[in-house]
Amino acid sequence: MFSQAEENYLKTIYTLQNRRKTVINTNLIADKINTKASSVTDMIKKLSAKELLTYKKYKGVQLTEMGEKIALKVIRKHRLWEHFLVKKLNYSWDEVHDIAEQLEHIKSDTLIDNLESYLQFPKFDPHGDPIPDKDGKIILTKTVNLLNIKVGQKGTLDSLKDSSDVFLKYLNKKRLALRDQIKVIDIEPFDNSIHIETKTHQLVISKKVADNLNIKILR
Amino acid sequence: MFSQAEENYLKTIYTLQNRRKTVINTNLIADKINTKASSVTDMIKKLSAKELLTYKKYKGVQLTEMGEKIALKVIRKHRLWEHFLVKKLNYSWDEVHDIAEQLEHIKSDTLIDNLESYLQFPKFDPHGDPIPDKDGKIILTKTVNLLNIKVGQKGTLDSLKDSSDVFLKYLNKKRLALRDQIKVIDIEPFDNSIHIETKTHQLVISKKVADNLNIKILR
DNA sequence: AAATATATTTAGACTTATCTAAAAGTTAAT
DNA sequence: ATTAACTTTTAGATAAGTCTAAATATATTT
Repeated sequence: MFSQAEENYLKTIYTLQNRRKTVINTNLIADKINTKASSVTDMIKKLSAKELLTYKKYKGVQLTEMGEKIALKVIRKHRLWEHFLVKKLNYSWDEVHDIAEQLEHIKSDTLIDNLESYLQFPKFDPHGDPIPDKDGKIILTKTVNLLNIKVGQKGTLDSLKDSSDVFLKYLNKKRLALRDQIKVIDIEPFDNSIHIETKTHQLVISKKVADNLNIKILR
Repeated sequence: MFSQAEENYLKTIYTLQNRRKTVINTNLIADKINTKASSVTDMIKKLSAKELLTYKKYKGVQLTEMGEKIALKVIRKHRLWEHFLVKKLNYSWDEVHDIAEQLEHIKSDTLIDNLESYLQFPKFDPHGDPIPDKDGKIILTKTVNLLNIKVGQKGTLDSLKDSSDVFLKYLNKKRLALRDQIKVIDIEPFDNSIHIETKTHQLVISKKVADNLNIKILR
């Protein structure tokens, strides 16, 4: 059994490893987990001793197979609980994160599988992220960052890089939702802002926003 | 906000206060919470400093109004989650306690009320215990301990004093369930064992078992 | 009422997870 | 190739919650 803190580190490192494809260093983790670099070093040593990750002083970390397995279990729980909160308790997608952060640490050999079955085996969470199955298998949809899409190309909004509630509320306000069709109308070279069109309206989004949107290309 | 440990102490003290009507002393709490008397003393001091209970050295404790309010909130959460586990995830009544022990500590201003509404405002948990409402109000059914029922009297099984899984499994085995009609056929003076009859069968139960059964008298 | 048994509290230690401040290492820039 | 800037680690402290062992109260016998 692992502590909540340990589970949070593993989950965070896993996500960083897969979102940014760089080396995962101390400050990156400290930022994400909202703690100090010194605390990260301590925990990294502990997880390394447990062989959940490999660690070379000053050189960053990498999850072992075991560490990745545990991370995926926590992520599975998080995403299934998020689905539950949205589909059964009528929460909106920008309200569920903090509650799921707690629920993901409930310990039971059967609970999450029973919940999954009750929810009829959903494949994606409310933010479009794939839910790992019982064995840790996870569907990887091929998506492209909106920043890399050329003028005239079309796609659907598949998932988000950053699912913070501030960003989700922004999408609500701009009437952008998962699965929406998006077409790039124009790219402004001066500030890299992007003029896009959905089925219902047009709008201009900043480079920062575009970087958070993963698009499944339509051809 | 209170820690899990604090919430557990308050909940335990509340239940002890209402089940046994005696003074709540250190060892009683230590037993229930599976810890040492010295740890209980430490925590009691802390809760007393926070004015959640009154405490006179060597003389036991009593919850304040505030302490009771918090205890009832935790109990409310515990019982609603138990109901969820049994009714939605198909757990049986002897499997839900440990999971509910964890779920009861999830922090959110809205979660438990939304869950309650989703469950359509159940009034009792799977063990027959009443679920406090949003304001901490709790239905107190008038019941009598089976030990105090005379030969020939009839009643229905309302709730249990001890809902440990060992005891629940015993009831399963003996085919006794909540709401079952029970009639006392004979009381054996030698060991106080009780011969009872349900709608479907007869059996003999020990004094210890009888003490755990709360009966609603029928007349 | 003294002696014994039992219950409770205190003192001091330990673990987990965190922090600040200082030291050490790495990277980038001149 | 030094210096400066930044990152990471170490050292030492702190807080919560627990424990053991010893000390102190209270309760029960005789």
